[in-house]
Amino acid sequence: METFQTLLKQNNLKATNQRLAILDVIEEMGHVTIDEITETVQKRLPTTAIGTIYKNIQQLVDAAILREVSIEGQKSRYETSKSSHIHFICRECGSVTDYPVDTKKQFTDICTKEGFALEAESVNLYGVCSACKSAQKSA
Amino acid sequence: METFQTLLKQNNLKATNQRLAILDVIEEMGHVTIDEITETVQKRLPTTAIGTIYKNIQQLVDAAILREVSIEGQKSRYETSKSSHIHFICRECGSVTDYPVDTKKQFTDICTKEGFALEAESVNLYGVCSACKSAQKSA
DNA sequence: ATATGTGCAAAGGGTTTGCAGATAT
DNA sequence: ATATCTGCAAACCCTTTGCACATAT
Repeated sequence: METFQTLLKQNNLKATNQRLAILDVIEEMGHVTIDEITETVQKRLPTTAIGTIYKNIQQLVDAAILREVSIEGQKSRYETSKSSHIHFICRECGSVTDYPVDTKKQFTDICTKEGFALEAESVNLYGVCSACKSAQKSA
Repeated sequence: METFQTLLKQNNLKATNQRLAILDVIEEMGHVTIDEITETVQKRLPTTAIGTIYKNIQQLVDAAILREVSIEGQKSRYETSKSSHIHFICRECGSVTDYPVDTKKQFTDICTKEGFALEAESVNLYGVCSACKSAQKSA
């Protein structure tokens, strides 16, 4: 298993407390916005500057240690890069949930046919999650 | 076929010149950013205010006449709602290309199993388009 | 030792808002 | 006739930037 320390070293990024805190927070909390990252990191390292958070998120995405999750009508969220999965996005509660599916297989043929060199996929399913559906029924 | 006039009426939105120009531009140009919409609409209706563009985009998305295309590392683009398709997004030239695939079938089972009420899907494939691949080889 | 990263504060840009006048129905 | 929409300009974010000091290697 790759530790964050190792991943950072491989990308010529120093393992600073701020960077490790950012990565820990994202790992722990799942799909988080910049605001949520800032709030939680600053609880642990109160002097952390917002500019530092932005700079790091950018570098970590460039290094493919983080992945941006672009969501319609919401701010982007960030997740640590992990095995292939899709997202359920609830338009009621805003929750983003992973579901493991290897989408690569399904799209490889199309890409080959179109001459498109596939590097990454993003599958987002929008709707209402089971918890919110239950809440609606009982309302 | 639904005209924009009809679509707007169905959603209690008046068919103003500005709104129709916005819809025409998006229909003609494909996947456009707010900046591109503004620039092109203002060529046709020079007094159009940026605030008006933002307000309308929001209303048209809410009415599901437009669909937001959220893209990693780029500004959102907008497209008219049309039949099911996926997007090829080139990280070299930034182009966004449609490819008709009915993704609904593939994900319905998973959603049923998870108790998720599916309303819309978004499939974005990131990589290098055939044109940019050719350009790279010859470089 | 030194390249890299951080904190701070200012600047920058995109988006939203409120309101008076204009327009579609 | 009147509810809705537009244009304008100000306000309001969020994000980026530059620089002196601090830190990881």
